[in-house]
Amino acid sequence: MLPADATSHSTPPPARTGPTGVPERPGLEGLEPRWAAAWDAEGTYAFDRTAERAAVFSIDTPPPTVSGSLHVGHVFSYTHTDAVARYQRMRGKAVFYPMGWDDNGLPTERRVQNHFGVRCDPTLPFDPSFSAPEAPADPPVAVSRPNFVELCLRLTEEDERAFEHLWRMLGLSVDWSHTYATIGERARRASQRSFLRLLAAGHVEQRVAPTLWDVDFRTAVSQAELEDRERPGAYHRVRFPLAAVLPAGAVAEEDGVDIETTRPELLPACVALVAHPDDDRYRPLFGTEVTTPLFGVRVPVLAHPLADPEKGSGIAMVCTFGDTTDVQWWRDLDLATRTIVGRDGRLQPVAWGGPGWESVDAAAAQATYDELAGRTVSQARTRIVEQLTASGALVAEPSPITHPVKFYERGERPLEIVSSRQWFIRTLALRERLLERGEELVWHPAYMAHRYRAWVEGLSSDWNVSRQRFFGVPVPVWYPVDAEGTVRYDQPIVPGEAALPVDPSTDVPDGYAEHQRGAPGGFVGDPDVLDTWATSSLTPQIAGGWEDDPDLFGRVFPMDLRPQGHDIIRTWLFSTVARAELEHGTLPWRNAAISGWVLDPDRKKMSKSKGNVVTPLPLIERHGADAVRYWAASGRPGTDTAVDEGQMKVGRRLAIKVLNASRFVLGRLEDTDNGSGAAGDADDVTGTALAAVTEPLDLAMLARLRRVVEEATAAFDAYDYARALERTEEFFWAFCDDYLELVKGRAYDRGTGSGPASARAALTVALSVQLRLFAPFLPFAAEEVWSWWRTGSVHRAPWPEAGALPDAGDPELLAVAGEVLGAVRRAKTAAKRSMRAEVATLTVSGTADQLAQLALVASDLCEAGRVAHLGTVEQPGPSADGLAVDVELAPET
RNA sequence: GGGCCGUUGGCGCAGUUGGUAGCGCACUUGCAUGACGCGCAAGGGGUCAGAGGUUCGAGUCCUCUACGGCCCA
Repeated sequence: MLPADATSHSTPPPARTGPTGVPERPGLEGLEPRWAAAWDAEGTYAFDRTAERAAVFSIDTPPPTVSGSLHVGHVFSYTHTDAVARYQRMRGKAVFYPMGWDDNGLPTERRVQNHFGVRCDPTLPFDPSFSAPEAPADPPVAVSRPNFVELCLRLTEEDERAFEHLWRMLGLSVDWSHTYATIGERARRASQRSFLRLLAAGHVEQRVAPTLWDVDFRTAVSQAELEDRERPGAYHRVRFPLAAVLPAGAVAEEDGVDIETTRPELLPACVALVAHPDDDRYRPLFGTEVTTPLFGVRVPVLAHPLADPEKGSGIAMVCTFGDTTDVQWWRDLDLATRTIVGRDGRLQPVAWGGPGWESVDAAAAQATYDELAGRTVSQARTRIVEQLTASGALVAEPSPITHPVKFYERGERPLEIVSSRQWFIRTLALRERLLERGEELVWHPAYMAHRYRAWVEGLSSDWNVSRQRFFGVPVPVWYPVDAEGTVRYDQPIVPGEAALPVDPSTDVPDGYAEHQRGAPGGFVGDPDVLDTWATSSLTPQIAGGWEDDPDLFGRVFPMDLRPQGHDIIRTWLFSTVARAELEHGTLPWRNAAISGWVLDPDRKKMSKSKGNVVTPLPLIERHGADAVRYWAASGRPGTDTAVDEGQMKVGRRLAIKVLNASRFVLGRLEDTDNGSGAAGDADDVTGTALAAVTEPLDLAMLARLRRVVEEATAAFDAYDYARALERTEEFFWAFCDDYLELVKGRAYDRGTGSGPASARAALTVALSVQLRLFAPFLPFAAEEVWSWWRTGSVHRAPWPEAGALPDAGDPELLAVAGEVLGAVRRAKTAAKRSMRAEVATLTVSGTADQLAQLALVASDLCEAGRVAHLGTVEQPGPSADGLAVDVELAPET
């Protein structure tokens, strides 16, 4: 294996000066480091930043999460993008293909904590003399946020080198001078600038609101980061006594109402009961009050259409807050707030009888509650079930169920909903415009648009962008502290844009001094950071140099292409569309190419926990980059694809075949005028080569190739790289198996006749065109062959023009010749003879038209089949089986 | 519960406006040929998930069902 920095830091080889000639035994070994270094040295993939916008093709590359492990899924989707990038470059576009690293966020934070034994305390000031512990400290050392960020940067730098090495070995045609990191200075500046502008424009606001909360990470999370997991639970049937006497007969059994709940521990936080407005069982109770068992709190019985009459007893207990439906009920019905779950996931102390905690028997409530306070939610559930049972309020055995429970996607315990102060980007108000943008975007494949639409239509809350974490972009805001020491959240102090990026935990707002931090009459910094997506939703702006480099930004934005996986349509794609809409009033890009998942060889989803993650570098070492790319490029857009080493072997064979077929073709051209004499001509499909193609077989082959170029071009224009590859490959095998065999006789003839000259010219053109068609998929093999006879890189050569290839030939000739040759081969195989065995007499029966076609290729056919004598029999009409061929082999010698 | 995608030889897949089922792998048999044995040639193998409909004709269009997967509630 190569050292990690073999390509990025070793001395570059001298730039190429000219063709090197055909090697004796071509091979794939060692092509990756050699060509990666050459491309780097020659600036093959450098973005031409003088190009006008119309001549630019810009790509919003997904920044991989660098603290995650290298994953074969990366190789898969990035290869798709690279094929498109290479195609566009050959079409003459200045391709803007940057790379980003997503290092900002929780995964890195956790890794750094464990690796160095530190924990971040954002209240600490920056310590310029801090140095990380040699070995992980235990207990962890508290460090300031800037120091913590420094450690994160140090660790992610290593990860980024590993990724860069992989990308270079894979042959991604990235311009490495346009690399960014989502925690880098440019990203922080862009992220804070956008936040402040949205704040000034009223699209960002701070609210104290029910917040989805992960009790382990102790941070807010957003709707986009939720996932449902099936978990065992139980319905607990609990009886609420009526608080007032109702007319006789209008009441449930024994003057009480039974509810069913999976979260009995939230009973102390109960603020109402709700039933469906049309539910006759409960209609008489609407507007009355019941009393909570154990705690004696009087709560109203109300009607709301979201109450499901089919679920449980049809009447639900509303608590603040058990789930998102509780939040909606609380909001719609203007209910009281009784918070019992703290941010650590434990029940917090409550003073019963005080304001908001009125009870018909406060002392009893307090005694009961004191047994719950301090316990975790699940411990409290166990205890309260005992209490309810003892009191008789639990009127049935709990009935076990399995139900979906909301989790933070990275979390391990169910989410709680707590009330907290958070910053929101107001996305709900944008819904209609975001739906329009989704229609405007060109999706590949088209059906992926549904995912986006479903998500936008289902948005239920604004985007909470504040996170109570450390390794992220700080919320760029301070608050004044008044003379009484109260923090005035309603009067945020913002920095000027020239000061960005800022870190309020160490930077001081204008007009204040550091010693006033936290003091009455002074200020405090907002301790939170922005959601990772709040920064990575700006990747087009960050990569394109928004405000920092207006000239560049004007040439690349809005971008042409966003490639990404379908799993992050609701997060990354959605949020990027939202930010571009708010910031620029446009789409961030015209096209979205959505790639599928990579599944393990048994077609199961890969995940770290299953231990079935395949790492890509060994695959490249085993099969070669072109082979791995071939596998990836065979996966249709949007389609999940299993890791398939068999397919990589096929790709490897294809790459080797390209080398060998090229060696054959170029070997025929040596010492002739059509050979190395053409070197340096970037596009030989013009000029003298084509004029020499006169033989019907050669023209037939080029006519078919012309169609292949048309199809591959159309496929690439539709972002269907897989179809372009398939068409190219299909032609190539027919070219090798039939055309090369048929043309060999003339190709080996070094004479100056028109037949040999036509063969050499056709071979020259066909090789040049096919190498360029393969270049986006097999960049190493294609470049290797190109270097044998050409100056410059195939990756800068013009994409073949179908219109430049002759269409005078009859493509059927190749099929006729192939069909007869096939019959000859069948006869030889059936006789267990060598393909070199001579045919004494070959007799072909067909219509006059067919025989006329045959006559045009007869001499090539006899040469290829070693036919001594060809006879024909004319049939009056066409036969169902095509040509009838009779083969008489010469006797074995 | 709503939606999306898929179901084609043992496995993995293609099949673009409807016109006699293809490719690769694997399998069987053969071939030292002057590009390639990391090769070449030939061969066996499928009632295109099921049912109904439109049509002269359906893998392809429509409806329903089953199974698998994903997204959302």
